[in-house]
Amino acid sequence: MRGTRQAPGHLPPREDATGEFGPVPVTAIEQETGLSKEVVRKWEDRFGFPHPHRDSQGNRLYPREQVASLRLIQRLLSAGYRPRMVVGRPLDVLEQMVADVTADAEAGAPDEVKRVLDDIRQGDHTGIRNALTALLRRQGLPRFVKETAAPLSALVGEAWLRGDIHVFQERLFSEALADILREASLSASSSDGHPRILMTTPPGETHILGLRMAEAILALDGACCINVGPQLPAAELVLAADRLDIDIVALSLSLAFPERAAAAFLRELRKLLPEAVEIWAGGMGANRGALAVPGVRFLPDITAAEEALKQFAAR
Amino acid sequence: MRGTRQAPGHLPPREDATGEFGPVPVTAIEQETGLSKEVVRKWEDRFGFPHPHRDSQGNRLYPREQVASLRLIQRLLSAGYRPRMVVGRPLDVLEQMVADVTADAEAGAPDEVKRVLDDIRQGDHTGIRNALTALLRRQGLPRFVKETAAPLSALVGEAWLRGDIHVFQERLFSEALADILREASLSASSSDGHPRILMTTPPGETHILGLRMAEAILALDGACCINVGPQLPAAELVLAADRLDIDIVALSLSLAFPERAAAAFLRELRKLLPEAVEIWAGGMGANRGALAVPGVRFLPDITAAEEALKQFAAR
DNA sequence: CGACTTTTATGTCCAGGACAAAACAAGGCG
DNA sequence: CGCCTTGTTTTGTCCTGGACATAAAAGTCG
Repeated sequence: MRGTRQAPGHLPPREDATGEFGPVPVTAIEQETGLSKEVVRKWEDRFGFPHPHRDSQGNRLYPREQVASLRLIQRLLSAGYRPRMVVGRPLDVLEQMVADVTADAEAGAPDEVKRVLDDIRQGDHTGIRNALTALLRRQGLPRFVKETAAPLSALVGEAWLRGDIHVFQERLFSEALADILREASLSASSSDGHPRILMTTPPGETHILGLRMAEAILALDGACCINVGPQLPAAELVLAADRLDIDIVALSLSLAFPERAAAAFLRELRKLLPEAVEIWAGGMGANRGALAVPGVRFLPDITAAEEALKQFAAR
Repeated sequence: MRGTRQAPGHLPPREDATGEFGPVPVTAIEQETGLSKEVVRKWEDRFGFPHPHRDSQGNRLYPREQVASLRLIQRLLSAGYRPRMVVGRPLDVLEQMVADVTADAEAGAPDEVKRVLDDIRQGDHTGIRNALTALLRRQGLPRFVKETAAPLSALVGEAWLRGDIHVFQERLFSEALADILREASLSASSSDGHPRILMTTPPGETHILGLRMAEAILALDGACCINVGPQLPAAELVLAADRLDIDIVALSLSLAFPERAAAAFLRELRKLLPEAVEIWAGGMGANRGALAVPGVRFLPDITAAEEALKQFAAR
């Protein structure tokens, strides 16, 4: 996306005594929470929260703590809560609610997954990569994706939300997994495979791990996956589908991606694409309730994607 | 950034006789041109352009033609023009200006590079990958990066600017090159290499090809490159440098990244990082005039990066 | 011609209001 | 009691018109 909003002119984060960083301007809120500044301002009107300080110029400066609350609120919203129920609640209450929502999925995770999580917590760059590579070899690609990569991503995402791990630690993991999946896809892919699947995310959706997992699996099953990177505008997508002779457009939606925008995008896409081209939507954000768009196939998990591919091949 | 607000049936894209689409709401402008709605509205005040219709509710609806103009304007701005000079000019004039700006640097390019450009124009997914892979094998990594990857990226960027190739075509190329560089980095990298280099971009900077090129080269020369993905906030970067025992932080800045934000980010980083940790800044955006930040080493091109690494190793 | 100062251009933020679509609640009828 | 229809509240997005800091350009002086 060419025109993503740039960092503001003056320095947002400022050191304070504790080594933490001071209040952040509204622009940073958008980046850090995914909530638009308009909505945050409206909440201020309606609920009295957040309650930012002001700089000398009258611009809002949000204390770190309120940003943390907003992040939790965003998470709860995407879990189905309405703003009225969560905006303005104290931080600890929100934390408890998030903890309830994301029950202890970690407890039930397999040992191998837990061990990788430890590596991530330690920030052990090579440890993460080695562990993942070893698991891939041991389990084989399909099991690796289903039993390791997918649950691990979910757990890491939750841990990040809970403030349990740092951004850079999540990045170390994401990059490592992306590398490994990419390599697996490359070695599995056949350029003349069938069907031809175009893989991308809607504009605004930056999470691509799910897409890479799907790519690896589908390529293994003989499809020709063409990845055009995240955030391809609808018009470009239609053009690409035509020029590249695409059978299926596969999209990945994360939970962070607003349902509204997702539905609108899918509906528009369905209208613009030829009927012969199928649309598959997967990812955590795709199995939310109201996302029923006619002519779009929803794939709640990797297994569903494999199934869909089998059915397609049968025709 | 957040939801496209769209009524189920009637709002944005409406087919008309030509197969084109009808007026689009302001939200679509942001996605399609990368210009924020606030800026577009201000231009309407100040220059009388764009001049959208209104729907029954008073909301703006931009005719397709004006959207096209805005897209060209955006390109001209990123090429250095000021809004006053371009906003409101007729469509054909803008087209001419864009053509003039991106004169044919392509003419002087080597034949191999031209051939890849043709593949990109054709949208030949596998052709691009095969051509790049073959060139890498023939030239070896250092020459491939310096003589093929770098100039090719520049040419593709210009062609995109000119409207000569589509976004999805640029993406095909970027993904292919990223894959190839990634693989090269992986096979070259040693986890216990020295120095330990943390690679990322400032928040707001999404271009990473330059970083990947540098990574491949530096890894080949024995460094341990740790890539944490683009747009790592300064605070996280400092944390990561500490936990990962980093010697050098390498940043990539594109021309699109505003100089002021870049300088601010670098200054802040220099303040927050321990003195022992070096900061290297590379990419097209790094050799602009006023970017002299004390304690930051600027690397105008890949060769300079190699040189810097040699000097570091000598100490 | 170069460093400094003034002016203009430009992007971002603000306040407070309006409105439609979505979510929710309530009532009516099989 | 369940399901559909209808009224009410909630919520997100857009609007107008204005203020202001900073980047860029123009002007000034040594």
